Amino acid sequence: MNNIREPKQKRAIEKKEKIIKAGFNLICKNGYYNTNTAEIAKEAGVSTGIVYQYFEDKHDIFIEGLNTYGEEIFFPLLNYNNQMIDIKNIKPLMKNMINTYVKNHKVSKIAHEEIISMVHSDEEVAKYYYKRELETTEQIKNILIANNFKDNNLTEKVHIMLGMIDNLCHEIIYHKHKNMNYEEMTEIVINTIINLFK
Amino acid sequence: MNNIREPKQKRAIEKKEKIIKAGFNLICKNGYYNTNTAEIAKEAGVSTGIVYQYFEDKHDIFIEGLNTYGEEIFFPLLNYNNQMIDIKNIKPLMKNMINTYVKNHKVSKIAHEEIISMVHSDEEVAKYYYKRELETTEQIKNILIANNFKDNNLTEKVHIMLGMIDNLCHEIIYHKHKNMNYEEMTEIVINTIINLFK
Amino acid sequence: MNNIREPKQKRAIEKKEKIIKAGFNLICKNGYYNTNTAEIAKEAGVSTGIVYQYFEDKHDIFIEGLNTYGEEIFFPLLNYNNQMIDIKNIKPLMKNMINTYVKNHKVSKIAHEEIISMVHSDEEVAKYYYKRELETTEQIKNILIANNFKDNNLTEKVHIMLGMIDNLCHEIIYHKHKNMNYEEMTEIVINTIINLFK
Amino acid sequence: MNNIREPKQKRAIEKKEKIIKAGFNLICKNGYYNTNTAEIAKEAGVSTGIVYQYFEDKHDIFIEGLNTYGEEIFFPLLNYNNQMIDIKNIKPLMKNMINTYVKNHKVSKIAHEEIISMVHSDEEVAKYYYKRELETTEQIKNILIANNFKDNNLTEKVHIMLGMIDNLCHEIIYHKHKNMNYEEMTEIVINTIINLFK
DNA sequence: TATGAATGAGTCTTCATTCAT
DNA sequence: AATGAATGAAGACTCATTCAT
Repeated sequence: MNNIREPKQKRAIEKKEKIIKAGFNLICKNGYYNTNTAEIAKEAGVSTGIVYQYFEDKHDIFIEGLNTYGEEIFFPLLNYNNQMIDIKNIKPLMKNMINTYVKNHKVSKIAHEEIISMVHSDEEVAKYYYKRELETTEQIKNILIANNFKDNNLTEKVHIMLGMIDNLCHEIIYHKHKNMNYEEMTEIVINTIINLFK
Repeated sequence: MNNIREPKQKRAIEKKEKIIKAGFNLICKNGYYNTNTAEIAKEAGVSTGIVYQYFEDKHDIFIEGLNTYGEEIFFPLLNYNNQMIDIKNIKPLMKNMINTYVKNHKVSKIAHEEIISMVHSDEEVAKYYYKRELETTEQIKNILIANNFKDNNLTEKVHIMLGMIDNLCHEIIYHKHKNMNYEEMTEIVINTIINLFK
Repeated sequence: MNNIREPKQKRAIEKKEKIIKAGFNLICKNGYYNTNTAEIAKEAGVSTGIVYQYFEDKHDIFIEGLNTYGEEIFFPLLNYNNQMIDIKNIKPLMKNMINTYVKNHKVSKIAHEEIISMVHSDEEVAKYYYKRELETTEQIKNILIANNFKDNNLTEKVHIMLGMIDNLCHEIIYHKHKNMNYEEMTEIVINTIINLFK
Repeated sequence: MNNIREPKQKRAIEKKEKIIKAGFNLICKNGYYNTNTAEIAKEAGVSTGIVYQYFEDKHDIFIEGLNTYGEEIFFPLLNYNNQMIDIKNIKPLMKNMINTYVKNHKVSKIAHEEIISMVHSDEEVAKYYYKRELETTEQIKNILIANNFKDNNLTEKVHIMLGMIDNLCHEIIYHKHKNMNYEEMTEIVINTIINLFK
């Protein structure tokens, strides 16, 4: 019958939000396949039945969680708004961005892993992710344009840059490959990026 | 119990290999959670029972598959052996590497997605993956050294380079973000890499 | 608790009737087990809660629907009032009766199926059905008596007759067994009935 | 995946049969919707899991039960083989048939009710039932032909006859309408049938 | 060694009914 | 009198793993 109810009472809305939060948290923490609806309901402090009045299924809960919390957790640069850039002094800016990224990843390491995992196994999550990724590219690009960067292939370059930063952060936070000097690596990445826009 | 038997008879060894192959293929194609042991056994042409005489569990099958086929599929550069590099003419080499990567991804798109997914959700897969990644870095680094590259931070630079190539390939094969010119992008990546080693 | 409320206000009475109508229609159309109370409430334009103030349970709704609409749909002959019968010209009367039946079934094929199904699985429905069936027998019998039929075993004969007509109609409307000529069959049935009363 | 297994080992075949028997019995006794798979498994002395290795679903169990036991229970006349009929002494034959029917119904009253219920609510059951009904008609018709009945519309007449017998039996066994004299009724039905074939 | 039958805990999902407002 | 949110037991079905042969 597909009778998903959109709650109208204030209490109900809160309850729906609780479910989203609980579901998203649990899935991020323990993985999609290791989280069941009963747990989600329990964590949210509701009965199992109510879950299916607000959501199609478990998957739906996660997607809504993604839409609610995803941006903040996974795409901090979307709200990056450092409008004034001193072109001649771009290094601190880069460091700032990288720090933003790293800090953010550190807070929710596990969530990041689970999300990346799902990006590669769940079409809807992939769609969400790539869309936000593109938006981030646009956001950064626009900041650059606003600061008189008049480079060709700006989109491509920003995309490459963000990819490099992402790799770097991931490297720093997760692998901890021995033999790898992360301070040097960061320096190299930044210089490479600066060169990119010359 | 842990009575995993290591087969010694030729026929038994073949049987084990069949299971690995079948399991690995199915999981790569349909995903770990969408593949069950009955299917694997059927695809391998053996009984379900025998599976648990050669393997600890489903997970084990996949890991062994990874060890057997992973290198060829996911880390082609490990066998990259173009020893003689003309430093002055490095562009074709880069293009070659990128092509190797892209071609490889294209052949087993779905497998790549599944593997990346598991890297981010399964510790053992992650361990395998990062180890091979590091080996690839070493391999490329050694080639460079053999060609008299005497750069500092070679490890870090190679790692950055490989990350860029990986991103590029992924971009080319999967997203197909509109507004993104992949030929230009490839060009930029190559130039950036070349600069990296100057 | 059993705090079933009998509504007295006009608006409340209408509401109850709406629920009966909605419930009865949905159950007749989709089956008892494929209809849930939420749907009924929605179709009736009321809240789910109110349903349980007017009715014991889902079953109760259906029974009340049966009492309200059953006669008209399932027992049209109860109001059959063709008092004057020309005994010598009884064939058209028979044809008329059969047509009444067939027409009636055709209008609510699905409802008939569902009802017959429940007669055979729900005691209360069975009770209702057999009672009305008997009443119909009496009704027809009385018409015959009023027309000076003074046969022995009139009750039994009428019952047999109605059974034959019912079978015939069901045959005509549902099975469509190939090899079965329904015009001939109708003719045979009528003649048989006429013989019955000779 | 729809991996329904057809058991090959003797023990497994017996187990499948046990499930069919248990499922069919329980459903016949308590109704389709009042019987769950756990009960069926328990009654059959097997685990719930095994049920789904041999059957698509609960419905499937019932259909197989129908195919296995249906004929004997619901269509005893299919094996009615009283080849030699003394046309002049047909009454005892009729009585015999009716007795066969009544006896049969009495043994499995509840099963009959459930089955009729499902004929009117489940397409597959309906299909089975009407097919067997037609076969019964053919069977009786062929007996008549073998005994030199050369009537027109034999199919129709036999169908009408069987319908009458069915009604009669049902009447005798279930309703027990007061005011109804079943001996007389039987007599009337038999005479009517005899007339039918004159 | 090998088979495939068997297990049963675990999961999602539904829904009649009750409750807080 | 009415709403619609909430409950939670119950049901169908899956599947990794074990067992009897």
